[in-house]
Amino acid sequence: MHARPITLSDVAQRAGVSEITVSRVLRGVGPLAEGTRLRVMAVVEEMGYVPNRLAGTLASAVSGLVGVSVPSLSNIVFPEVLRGIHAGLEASGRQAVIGITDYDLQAEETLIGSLLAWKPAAMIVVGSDHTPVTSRRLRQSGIRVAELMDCDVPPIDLVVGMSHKGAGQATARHLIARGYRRFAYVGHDWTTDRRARLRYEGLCETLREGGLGLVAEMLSSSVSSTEAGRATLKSLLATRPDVDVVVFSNDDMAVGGVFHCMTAGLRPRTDLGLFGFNGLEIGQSLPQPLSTIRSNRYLIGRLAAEKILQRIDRPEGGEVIDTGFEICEGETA
Amino acid sequence: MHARPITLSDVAQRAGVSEITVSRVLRGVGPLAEGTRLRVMAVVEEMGYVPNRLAGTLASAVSGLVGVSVPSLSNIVFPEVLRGIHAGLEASGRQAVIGITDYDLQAEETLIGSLLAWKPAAMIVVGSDHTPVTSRRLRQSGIRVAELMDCDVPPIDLVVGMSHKGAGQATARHLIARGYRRFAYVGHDWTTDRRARLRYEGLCETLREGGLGLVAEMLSSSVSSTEAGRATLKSLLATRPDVDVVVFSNDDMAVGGVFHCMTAGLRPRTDLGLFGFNGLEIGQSLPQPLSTIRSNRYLIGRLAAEKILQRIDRPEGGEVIDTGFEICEGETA
DNA sequence: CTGTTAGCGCATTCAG
DNA sequence: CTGAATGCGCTAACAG
Repeated sequence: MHARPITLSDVAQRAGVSEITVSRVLRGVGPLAEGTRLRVMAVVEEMGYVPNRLAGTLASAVSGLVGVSVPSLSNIVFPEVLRGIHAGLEASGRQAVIGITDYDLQAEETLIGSLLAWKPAAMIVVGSDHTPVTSRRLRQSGIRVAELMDCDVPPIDLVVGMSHKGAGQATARHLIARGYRRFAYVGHDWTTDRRARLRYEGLCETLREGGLGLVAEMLSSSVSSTEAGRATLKSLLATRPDVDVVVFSNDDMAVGGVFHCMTAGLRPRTDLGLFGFNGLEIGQSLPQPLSTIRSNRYLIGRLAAEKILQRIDRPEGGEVIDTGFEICEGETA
Repeated sequence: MHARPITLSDVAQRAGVSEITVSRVLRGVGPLAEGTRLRVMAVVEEMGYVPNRLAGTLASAVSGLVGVSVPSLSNIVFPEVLRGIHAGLEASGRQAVIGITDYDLQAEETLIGSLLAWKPAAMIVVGSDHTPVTSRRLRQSGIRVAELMDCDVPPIDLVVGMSHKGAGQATARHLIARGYRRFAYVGHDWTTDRRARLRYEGLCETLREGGLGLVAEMLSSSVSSTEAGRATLKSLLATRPDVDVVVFSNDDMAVGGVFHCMTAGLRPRTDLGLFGFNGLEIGQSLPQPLSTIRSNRYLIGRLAAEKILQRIDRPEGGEVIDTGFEICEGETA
């Protein structure tokens, strides 16, 4: 059945040329007689030869792999970033080797060690919080490193993201301008989501500057989910029914909040304002589209991949790309 | 800055031992004096040595990579499968190299060619529809191959999934038992989603056997989404307001249908039955949980990875694992 | 336009 | 318990 796999040398022999000639044909480099090219291609087809990229990479020190580290795949935001990365990588023919950290910096350290062992051409890591060991390894690797999502951090090499603190501030300004005064906050477990916390801080800061503050806040002990948003809003309103707008840590939580309102007979915006973060499809297709902030997740992934491939040797000094965000008016706040 | 990367030989020299000894220490094989082990480990730490897995794989012909091909990351179902795969791979220390086909069999052919070039220990492909070339390559590779999602297909090696036709049949039986008689179907673009079509066929078959049939059906021309479900149900009801239950191609579409009902003032179940497929979190956290069928997507991924690692050489004849499905009663049908 | 020589970094023999 | 020789499959550098 599975005989010894076919190698360059097998093809070369059969085609009556040297190995390097086959190699050149396959890579389309160097001057080549059209005749030999065709002959070699025919043999390649015929034998069903599959090149061994491991050997190629080892010999040329030019890798076709890109290491990617993401915190999770449960939150739809990260698959969207991955989609962007894939789109950005596509033209170059490079493949992503992915790992998941489960929001654990120690796991990230191990993961990034493993990924670096494949000698990737570049690393794309989601998040900017690392253990000292991870940071050192990434820096010392000498390859290009993109850190994604948050642009308020010092880059190892390239940072692509938005200002989460700025988003929190914009949320406060927007809602104050719309006339809301009695603010509440409903969040999920922050211990691993530094960006949610930054948005919270931005929100509070701007509220304070406007002489306001949160009249109530509640954090779910679970990760963000529609269910958590629904349950947490319910609890919060049970103790503090007098708030007029609730800012949620993200859209998943906010959609849950909208569902609670439907159940409880509260009209969004009219009886209670609800505001999210991310601009997910689900929020925008609610009977009343969710008021929220759109983060450009796909763009973040694509830009990072493109930028990195554009210059494959790491430049001096870092670069930060701010992909910005937009307020989606919606109909819930 | 980035000097020549440190190799085994550098470590060996510094530790005053041979390369192979360092190699053994790192892999934890063979008899080793505790003293040398500690000394080598110290040098490894000190130099920040990162093993080159490419070279290791080339030398040993034992790969630490697993190729994974998925149709898309936009549909939350596939990230969940990926999560399962990662979980199943975790213990073995293998890394997934991922590619996306965008539901295009030709793209899959190219992708699988590229993935095989990394000499993976195994391939996990989502979907069982392949071009002849792809099938031949997977078969000839000699490595283990898992095809995921659908269990009604002849396996190349291992198939892990559920019966989509069976799910369609179960849907019909369940809804007939609940007293529904005037059935409608709302779907998305099937041309690339053979499994949705299989469910549809199972549904129609069992309806026919019960002397019933679809009184109306409508397919959106776009891919599945909440928005498409909402718009398509709206159109369908405009022409056929007399249906008493609508079966959707999946939960995304069905949740959109529920949103339409909210807007139109139709009470789910009471005025119109709605039934989905997948059992996504979003459907279950609606004010009235969606009636649907739970597919075990995470399990499919995890089982596939585990099964494949359990026996890394491809056995004779194929195997099919049916992960089943369950009806979620819900409150919408 | 094509071939020869050498080596990428590691692991598998087989000796000691 | 440790080491020396050899080769994995490919490509860079230099001939011719």
